[in-house]
Amino acid sequence: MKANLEDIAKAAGVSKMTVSRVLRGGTGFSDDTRDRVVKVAERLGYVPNKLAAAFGSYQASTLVGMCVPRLTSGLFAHVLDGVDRALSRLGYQLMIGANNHSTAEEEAWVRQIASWRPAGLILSGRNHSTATVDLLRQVAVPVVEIWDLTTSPIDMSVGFSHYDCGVEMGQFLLRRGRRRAGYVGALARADVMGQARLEGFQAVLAQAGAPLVDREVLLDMPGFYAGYYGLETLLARTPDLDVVYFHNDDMAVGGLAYAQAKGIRVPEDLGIAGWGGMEAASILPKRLTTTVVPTTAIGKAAAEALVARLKGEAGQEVTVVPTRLVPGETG
Amino acid sequence: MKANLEDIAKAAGVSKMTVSRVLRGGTGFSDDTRDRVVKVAERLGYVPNKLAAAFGSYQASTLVGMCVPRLTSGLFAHVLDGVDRALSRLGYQLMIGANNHSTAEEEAWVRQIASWRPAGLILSGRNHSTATVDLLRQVAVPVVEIWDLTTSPIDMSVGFSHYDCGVEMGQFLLRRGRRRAGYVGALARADVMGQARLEGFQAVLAQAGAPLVDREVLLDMPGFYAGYYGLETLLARTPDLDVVYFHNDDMAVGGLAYAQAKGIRVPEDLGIAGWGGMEAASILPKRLTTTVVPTTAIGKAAAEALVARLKGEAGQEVTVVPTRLVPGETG
DNA sequence: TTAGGCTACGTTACCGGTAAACCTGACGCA
DNA sequence: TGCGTCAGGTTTACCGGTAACGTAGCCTAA
Repeated sequence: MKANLEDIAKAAGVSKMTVSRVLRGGTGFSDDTRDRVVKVAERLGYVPNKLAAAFGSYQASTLVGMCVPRLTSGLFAHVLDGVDRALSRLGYQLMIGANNHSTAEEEAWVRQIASWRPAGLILSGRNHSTATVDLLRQVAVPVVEIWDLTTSPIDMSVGFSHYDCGVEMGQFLLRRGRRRAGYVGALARADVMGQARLEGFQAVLAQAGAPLVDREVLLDMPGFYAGYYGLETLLARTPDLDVVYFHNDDMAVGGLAYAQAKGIRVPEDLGIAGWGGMEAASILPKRLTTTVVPTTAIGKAAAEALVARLKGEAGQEVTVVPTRLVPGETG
Repeated sequence: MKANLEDIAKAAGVSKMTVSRVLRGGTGFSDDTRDRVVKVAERLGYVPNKLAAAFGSYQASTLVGMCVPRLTSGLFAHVLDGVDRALSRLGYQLMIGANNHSTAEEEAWVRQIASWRPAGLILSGRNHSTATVDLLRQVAVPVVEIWDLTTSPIDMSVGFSHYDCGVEMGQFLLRRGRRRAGYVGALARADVMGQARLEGFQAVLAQAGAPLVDREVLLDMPGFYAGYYGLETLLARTPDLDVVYFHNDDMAVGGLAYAQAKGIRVPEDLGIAGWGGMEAASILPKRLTTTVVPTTAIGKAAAEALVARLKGEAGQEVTVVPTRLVPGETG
């Protein structure tokens, strides 16, 4: 990289500081000087050095770190997209990482990112190691916890209540007359959020006098096949269920495929409900009963909360982005 | 952030430079000194400052920039994952961006990233604005172009030939006796890679004396609905096609849904072929005829090529990661 | 007429690391 | 005894910006 502020300054016959002011769009120079500087900068192909800028003054970092459970998750891909669109428009750069549902990996990531002195961080989930929390306190930048809402965030929180999702789905299925519910889940690693949905679901069923009859939780990735075989196992053990709530839509679709393969009529013989709002679920002949999560909106809201805080505005401490239960034709 | 090297140095009774060497795992200090320094660093909760490190010496940057067409693309999510796994294991950090299939947005992104003095860059596609190419030359770091193979990369290239994908699918469908082929595509923005597949497809059909009969290209996102309505439009105009090649699997699945809705038997009345290897296609009752792209492998290979170059090794200039035609039951 | 304020700059000091050169005492060896 | 070598350090000089402060020249109002 050849040209720096000094080079431009010399070529334009001004001081380095004036060049800096011009290129950052400040004030305190004449139109004539500005034109000269800009022209020289362009001629020399000047590429600013944010490393130096961010290093020299703690205000100037435009780096935002974001950590998601998995980069291949369709839901989080949309959250990421929402964040990126909002941030890149404002001149921020996004540094990403995946924690694979592990607080230890998250801690390692935060440690790495912290050494870049980011302007702010976005984490997913409310569960962090104590070392992570200490570290976050030490870097002392705005932090947004997304996805799972927490009423006592480290700093800010954007999301919804997984527990309430379970409650809402439970209530809905009860209203549809279901009395013998099962659950099929999976945990490749401890996915506490799915657990919260199950708890909400169970609580409302128990309260209505129709408690959860059986559940099958596989130690596998929560995908199509886990749903398929999970339902198979569950029904082999407890055949007389009238509805099954799945960890997510991918698994619910797998369950649906199993039902179809075995001639089980949905929703007549068995109701099936998912969670998440998988795009591809639209390819099914029947609309899946599920809870749609406004992923992009969460990303956007998180980015906006962060930026508000960076601009010195108060910044909403807790932002609720409501999910939407879609009745569908399978529940 | 409180503690820096100086603070540790004072507390441990050594010089800053010795602390730097200890913490980076260098040589030139006694075991006793190392233990003392490490202990003090831990006690003070030292968080290294990569900004200063990368700024002070051009070797030390561990930042890698990666630009994909869209962050919500399932295929690219896996590429991203492959890159991230390979890089984070080696201590690199990933900065991402989306170009929305626009070379202008890519240029803006490269301009931003360049100012962070990254160790290397990963771009998708072979199509870049001349300003981008100039800029890349100026930052003078390893660059990997992924996805669409190019024989004359800016620096390195990892991917496969989209043209050959089209050729292979054309040959396959000809072997299955198809003689009247159509094509349904979409371009929200100019997706030149889909275009390359179409060209390969057309070329091999024409050569076999069974040229492409009709095509429908929608100005829309290449998703389920575009496939559904694209096929409807195409068949309304040219009903007697015996096979349709779709821009990608999402669209093919939409086409399949249309066929099912209209009672068109697949593959008897109409063959359907996609491209990409969409995970969710596995939920279909029939396996989709498609070309599976080894997304994670591409990401991994790109990261490895980059790291090899960063370590001073030669680094493969062009790495071919072969795609795989899956016959399926719809073609 | 002069204090005060404004514009349009220039100067200086620093951010926290790292490379490279330099130092020093102990030891081996001719 | 003198000299080279090596381990185990220290010193110095940057990297390229930005904040804070300084200042010359000009205008204005009391």
